[in-house]
Amino acid sequence: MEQREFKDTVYGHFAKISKALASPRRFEIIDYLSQGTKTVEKLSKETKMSVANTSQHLQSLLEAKLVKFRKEKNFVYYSLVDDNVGQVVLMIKGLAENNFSDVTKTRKEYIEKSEKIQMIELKDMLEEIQNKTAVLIDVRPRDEFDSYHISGATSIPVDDLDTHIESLPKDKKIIAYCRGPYCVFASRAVKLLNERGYEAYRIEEGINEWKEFKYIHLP
Amino acid sequence: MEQREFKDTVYGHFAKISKALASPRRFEIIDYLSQGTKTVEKLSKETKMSVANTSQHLQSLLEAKLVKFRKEKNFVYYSLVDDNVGQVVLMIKGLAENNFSDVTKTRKEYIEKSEKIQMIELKDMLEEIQNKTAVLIDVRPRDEFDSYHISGATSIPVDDLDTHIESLPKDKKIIAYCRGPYCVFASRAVKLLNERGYEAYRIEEGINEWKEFKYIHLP
DNA sequence: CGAGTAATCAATAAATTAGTTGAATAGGTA
DNA sequence: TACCTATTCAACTAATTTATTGATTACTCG
Repeated sequence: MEQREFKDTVYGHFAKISKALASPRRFEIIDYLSQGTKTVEKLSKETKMSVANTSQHLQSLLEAKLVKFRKEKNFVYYSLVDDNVGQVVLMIKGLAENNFSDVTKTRKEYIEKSEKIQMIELKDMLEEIQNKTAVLIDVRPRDEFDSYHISGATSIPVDDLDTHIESLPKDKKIIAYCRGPYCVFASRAVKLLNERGYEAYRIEEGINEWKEFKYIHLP
Repeated sequence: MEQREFKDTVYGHFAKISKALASPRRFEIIDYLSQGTKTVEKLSKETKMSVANTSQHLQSLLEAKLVKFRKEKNFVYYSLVDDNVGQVVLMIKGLAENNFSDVTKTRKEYIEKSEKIQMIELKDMLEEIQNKTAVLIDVRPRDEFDSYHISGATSIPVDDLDTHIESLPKDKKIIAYCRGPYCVFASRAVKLLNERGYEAYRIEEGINEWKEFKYIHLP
């Protein structure tokens, strides 16, 4: 095998994987899948794309072997092939945050809106939870909680929060988390909780950042 | 700001970064830059692209903020903006190796050719070096060694090996490393050393894998 | 100053990609 | 069996990307 042929093969593969992430819509799909398994229809709704278009993007993600699927009834459930894909996504987001100040700025403006959402650091959250001075709620949709969640968290999807708010203790802090720094659910939850007289905070991190955190800090 | 506008902004940025890595040639440029600072001309020679084309690719990498440059005399020196870029590249290579058996197969066939190149694991290498039963040589071009190298290694570029071979001890193992698993330099070096009666090995890892290794295993 | 060199720019043709639309499958359900 | 429903396929247009070529800029050095 010639050197050029070799390079074309291996760099071709590397580029193919990158190319799968190189469309904003496909990145969004992958990002959404990093929260758990989803059907084509759900992905299509979340991304506001036509089902055909979504399916087409999923085909290219399949070719790049970033996602896999299983069929059940007449639904097709897609998911990431493994955690490494989620990690790459996190790293690329990190690059964007580091190198484009615009990203951080936009995120903060949009997620925190003009409200004052109180934030709490992951390690402080951990301490509060262990001391039982706070409870941790996962405000993502139930199916994402079922896929995986931070251990010790209670599932209260943000849309159900209003009706289930009674179940939360008034004498403890309420800490909410959602899909991660680019997701509004936890902010909406904190706002509502504050209005109802709770002392509420959000952590920016979602389940995937949590995995990284555990990996790095807790041996 | 509307939700769609928000998503377009942030996912647009994420995709822009991925897109920069989505061409085999640009991935090759980045990979080469992960060994150290290079001029446009050097990059163009290494990748066998025209200077104009190389420059054009570098412009898109600049836009994605994956590389930076400094001017000196009438040369322009490009380098990666930071280590995170190198890490992303490593992770994508990892995905490719995990998910496309073709990549591993092609690599092994090409790098090891039909010769039997003896390999040694990183951690065993470390032990041998510490026990002084082996010496570690860096067979990449001198400028890459100067950029950064595994501490304790000696620089003997593979093209100079023949003339400098006398300087190596016959009574110790010689362990060679180069740019990483996709680079032939170390294999060529081991082959030559074996022919001259040395007991030689290669480690697959290059300087970037080494950084990761240190990060993960040595606190 | 003027020749020479490194790099970039600008214009183009060829190839690839993204989204739309409508039809086709294929498995469940009445 | 016939009808639904979720998904995929196929065809097409518009937009984007790639490599090439030749010109241009910017700087160094004799």
